Amino acid sequence: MLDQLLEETRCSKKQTDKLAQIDKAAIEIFSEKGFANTSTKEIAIKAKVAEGTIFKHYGTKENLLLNILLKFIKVLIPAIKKDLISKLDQQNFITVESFLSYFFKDRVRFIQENQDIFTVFIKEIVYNEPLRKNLVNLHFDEVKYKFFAYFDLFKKNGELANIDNGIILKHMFKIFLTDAIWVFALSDEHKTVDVDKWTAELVGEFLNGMGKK
Amino acid sequence: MLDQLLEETRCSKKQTDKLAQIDKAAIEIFSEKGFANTSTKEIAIKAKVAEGTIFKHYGTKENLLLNILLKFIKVLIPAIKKDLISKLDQQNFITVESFLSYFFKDRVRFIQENQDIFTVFIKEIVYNEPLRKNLVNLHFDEVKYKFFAYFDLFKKNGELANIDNGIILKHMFKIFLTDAIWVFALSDEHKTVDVDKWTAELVGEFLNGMGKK
Amino acid sequence: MLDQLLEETRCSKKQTDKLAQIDKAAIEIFSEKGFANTSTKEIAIKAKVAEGTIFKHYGTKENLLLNILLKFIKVLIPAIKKDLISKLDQQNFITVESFLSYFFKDRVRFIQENQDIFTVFIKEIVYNEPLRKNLVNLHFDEVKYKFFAYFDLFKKNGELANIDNGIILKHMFKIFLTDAIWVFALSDEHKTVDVDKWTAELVGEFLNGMGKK
Amino acid sequence: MLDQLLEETRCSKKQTDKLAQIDKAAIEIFSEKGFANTSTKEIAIKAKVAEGTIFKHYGTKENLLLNILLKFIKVLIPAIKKDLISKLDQQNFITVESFLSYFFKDRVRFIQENQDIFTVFIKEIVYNEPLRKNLVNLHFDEVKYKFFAYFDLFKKNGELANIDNGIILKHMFKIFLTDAIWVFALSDEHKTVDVDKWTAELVGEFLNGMGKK
DNA sequence: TATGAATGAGGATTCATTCAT
DNA sequence: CATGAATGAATCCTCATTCAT
Repeated sequence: MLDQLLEETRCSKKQTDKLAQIDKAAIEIFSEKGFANTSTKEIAIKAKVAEGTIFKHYGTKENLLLNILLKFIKVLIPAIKKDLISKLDQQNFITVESFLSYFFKDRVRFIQENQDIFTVFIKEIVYNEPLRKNLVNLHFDEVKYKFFAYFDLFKKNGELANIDNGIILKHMFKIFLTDAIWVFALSDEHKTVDVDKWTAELVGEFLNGMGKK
Repeated sequence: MLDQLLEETRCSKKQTDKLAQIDKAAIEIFSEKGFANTSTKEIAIKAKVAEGTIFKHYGTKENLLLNILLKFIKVLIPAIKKDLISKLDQQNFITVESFLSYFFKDRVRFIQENQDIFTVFIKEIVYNEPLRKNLVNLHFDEVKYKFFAYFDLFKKNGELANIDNGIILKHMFKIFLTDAIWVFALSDEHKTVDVDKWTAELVGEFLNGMGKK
Repeated sequence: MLDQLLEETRCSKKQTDKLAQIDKAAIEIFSEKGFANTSTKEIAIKAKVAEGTIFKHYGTKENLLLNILLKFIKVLIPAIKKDLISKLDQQNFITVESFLSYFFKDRVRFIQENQDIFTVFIKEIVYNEPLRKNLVNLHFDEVKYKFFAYFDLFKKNGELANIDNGIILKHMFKIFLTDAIWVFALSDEHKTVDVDKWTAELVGEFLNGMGKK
Repeated sequence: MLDQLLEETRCSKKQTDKLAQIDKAAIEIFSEKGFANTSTKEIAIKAKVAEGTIFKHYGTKENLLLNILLKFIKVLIPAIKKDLISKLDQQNFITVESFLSYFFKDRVRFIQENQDIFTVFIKEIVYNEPLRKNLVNLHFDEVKYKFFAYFDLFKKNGELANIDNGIILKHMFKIFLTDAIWVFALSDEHKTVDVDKWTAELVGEFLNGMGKK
């Protein structure tokens, strides 16, 4: 399904050098100034490519953005899925802490490696309603149930309270994504982040909240 | 300080009908399509005003946005401050629950009443780095210490764990603002919100997290 | 005839303070930036007057310019005429040198006293063809014949060659006005001008040219 | 130096048809109505070109003017220089009359061939101070000393009086340029000009002035 | 008479997109 | 495939002018 969308948003098939240059340049400028404030000329110059080349490949500026974000999602989602499944099968995560630590560190690494595109993703998802509806609502359901399986496991083990899985997942995202967005997309704190310490704090927040036991 | 900024962003003194019409129209369109995708002509038509009138009053489109957001902050921040101070003096909040319930419901009401402008605020703060630096970082410090006083009180009462006040505040914002942003600025759920139930959930999340006691 | 034009270009009769302020401000800004690059708002601000006041009095911006230039001409031309007549009657000028010296110094003084308006006059006459046709061609003929009378006198006295009076007048203007325009309207040399020395040079140029006698 | 300036004022490299059309249209309209009273849309229509094309090539309207004037100067100055040098070497000008006649007729021909651009040049140089400072003061020095060499020659031959070369040059320009400006840029007399008669008059004026020998 | 808020046509400039080479 | 000149609609903004107070 995602592949299909990806193909539709591209007009040519080959992933040439030029395409990669365009993507790279677009991501960098979009992340810095936002899609709406970036001209295709700017992208063409930074990509060392003629303006026409961008349109040969993507047809419209909008499509270039969509394609970039789809590529991101197309990598992100399967990666999460694969992780969850393989680890689940190996029964590697028997405590919430081991699960969250692994998952969180892994995602942070992923975001760090794709920081610019992550920034573009966040900013445009917030800014652009059609994008929000088409991308997020559409594609994240697939992963949801992998998480739910873990939550059920942790409930059985007595680590998680008997709360609706949807709420738990949402809470997990609040705790984690809010920070990640702030650190990697909105502030400059990403330069001075101690992932281990951060992870420990988040696990505590997630499990115990702010109240005194 | 805010008053001064507000005056600088406006060119004319009088708060006429036209000004109100422009503000209203701009907020509605900005919240729907974003600042960058809105033309001043559109605003003028919706406000039933000549395009020139917008520029007579605000000088630039950017300034119109700034003025709208400043007005929002100028109402929001003092309202929070006043609330916190008066209630604190009267020792009305002796439990975290009463504090959070009141504060949360009150803010939700405020956001509901200013939903469009709240949406503009969120979207543009995320999209526009200079705005983020100038508005948020600049003006939210004033309120911070009012919260800290409460947190200290609740720690003394044995309700809050001995955690750094900054982290507690951040957690509180994560738990609350994330939801509020989603509900009021990004999704359509605001139409079917049960504030009481929601509040109760958030207080639970805040105090206990997801772990089993 | 000039009076009539002047009245037509003004809508109100009284020469109030406001009118004088507007004229003064307009002349100053026009001379600096040119008519086309000056906004009525600028003039209003410098004149400490509402923008509407300008239009109450002059109707259009064009009319303001015309009125200013007409006032200038209305003073300039009769002054020249009067001078020429009175001196001629008294037979005060019996040599070309005395004639030119007096006339030249007198005009320089006049231009110095009205430097800004002179600058406006020159720049707009060059820039604006209708103005050129209406103002200059129309109003300078009156003075011409006064000069011719002098030239005839000097020819009789054996000082001037037997050249067509029109050419002599044109030559006189070339020699004198070119310098005056350069010095007072286009360069900054007006600050360091030695009128006596200058006059002597010009008289020499006028009478003898550059050739060796 | 001029080449460099010329390149800076143009954005594209190729001298295409479109560029020539734009230049031609701009010169015609500028000369008629002045730079400030001409809209880029007008130019585009007359040049049968899209408005955007003008900005693709020149970036700003100001730059279009500058480029036109620079091209003019770039042709004018070297042409004068070359003439003066080659004729000087051949010792062709042994009398002031032959020198002035040749030079004057030659320049008149040049101005006649470039009458519109000459008009633009004169009008904008008078109207626009920055232009005056950057263009004229900058580029005419180069030619000055070629003239001085001739003046020295004519002094030795006993034709010119022992007057400062700067004054002689200024006088020459007064006598000639004033007329040329009037005839070709400001009036309609250029249609009925007898160059030979005119030249003879000017040589006489230059050498002898108006006085009786 | 004087004001200044309001107007809206017009201006320079930008930009996504097309297309001939 | 790649180019970049050309396009022209759309944009933000300016400004002379009007008019109710």
